[in-house]
Amino acid sequence: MEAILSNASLEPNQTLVSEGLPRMRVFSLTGGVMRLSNLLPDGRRQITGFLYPGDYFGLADDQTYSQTAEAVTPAQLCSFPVKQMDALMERFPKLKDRLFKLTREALSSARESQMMLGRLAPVEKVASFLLLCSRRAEVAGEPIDLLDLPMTRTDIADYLGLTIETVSRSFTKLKSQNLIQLPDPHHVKIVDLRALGEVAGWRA
Amino acid sequence: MEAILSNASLEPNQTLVSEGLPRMRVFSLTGGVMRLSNLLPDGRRQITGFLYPGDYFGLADDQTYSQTAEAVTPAQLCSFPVKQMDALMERFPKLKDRLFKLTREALSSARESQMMLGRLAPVEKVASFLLLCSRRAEVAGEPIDLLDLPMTRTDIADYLGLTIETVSRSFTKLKSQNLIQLPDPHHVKIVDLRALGEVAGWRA
DNA sequence: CGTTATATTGAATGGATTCAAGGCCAGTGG
DNA sequence: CCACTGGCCTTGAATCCATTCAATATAACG
Repeated sequence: MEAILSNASLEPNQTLVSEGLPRMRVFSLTGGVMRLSNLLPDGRRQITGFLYPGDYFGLADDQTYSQTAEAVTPAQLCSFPVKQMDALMERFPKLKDRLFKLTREALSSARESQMMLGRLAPVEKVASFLLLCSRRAEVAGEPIDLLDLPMTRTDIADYLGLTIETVSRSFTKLKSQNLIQLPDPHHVKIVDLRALGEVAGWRA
Repeated sequence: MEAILSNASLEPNQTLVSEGLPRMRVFSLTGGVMRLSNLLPDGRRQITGFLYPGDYFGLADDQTYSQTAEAVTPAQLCSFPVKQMDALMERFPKLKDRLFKLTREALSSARESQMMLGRLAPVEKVASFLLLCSRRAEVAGEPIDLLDLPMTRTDIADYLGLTIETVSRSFTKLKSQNLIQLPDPHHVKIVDLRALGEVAGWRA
């Protein structure tokens, strides 16, 4: 296993792979945060998700990568050639099961995203985003109410289908309702998690 | 295989399963069209996709169904108990591979959806929707420019994150630009496929 | 043929976007 | 050490366009 494994590290905003390129390797993020995105010909961007340590990239695709992967923070990752990955999967069904599970989880979160993008109002989107971050922090064993948001407002906007101004205004609104505190743009303290949940659309 | 298989048929708008219910069976649609949706407590609905003959439902979930499945047209399907499905997968790795592939395809189309929902303008969304329908018709061996849209405007609106009025106006706009014809609300003739593609956002 | 559900169209409203300005930091060079 | 610069974020004002509200038209169905 180790023989075919290779390591890499990226600086912020460095591109790991661009959508459309032939899929040669599968990656596993070991440190840092990355973003996955798709671009429209005219430059509009949709971020489909963020990657955290333990997440994989390049699993679900076929011949070519369907998304661009870029570093948000300095990032470390290891990679395997696709071919050998396939061979490994044949040899170790457990591995295949695990990748299957990861794919299903990705599908589930993509569908949550669809609901957010299609049916939530801007403040609701931002509140939901914070709750997602909080949930992730929880499974990572980090404090659930002291969030580090390494991505820029532009990234958040492109993830939620909004403009940076609207994202900023939504943060301000949540702050002025005392649901969150914003010591600085990249740090959020969730004051009232339950109320934030209600704003996020989990209300009657 | 046949021993554990059972058949069912649904009338329009009949619910097959509701989100949150324990996942007992996996379904395969053999005839008709269905819609998959999620509901917000206040009644807002997001349709995450439509099912056509050959599509499966209930594959990617874990303990409970994550989505509601309802019939759009009269529908026929067959179903397997989850347990036996799992057993079958162990016995026939080919089957598992196939389901894995289906899940990956579902993920890929969910991500297309994310782009549509987050970054496309209303007319672009409707144009994209028509192109998706056309693509599906193509793989089903149906004419690619004579579309049958069995779902209501409400369904389309809930799929695209719009209101029915906006959907209707977008159809009218496409019609008045001579990109499509609308003999009746459920039948679309695509006049200029290329131009429709450009409207959908594939332009420079 | 009449009734209900569904779709289209019109006018107004509202709220996100756009356009523009200002603030805040971190890094750089004087 | 301080002014300067550029990137990022916030805020304000004006605009635009999807939504809302309302009415009409059309289709589906008994």
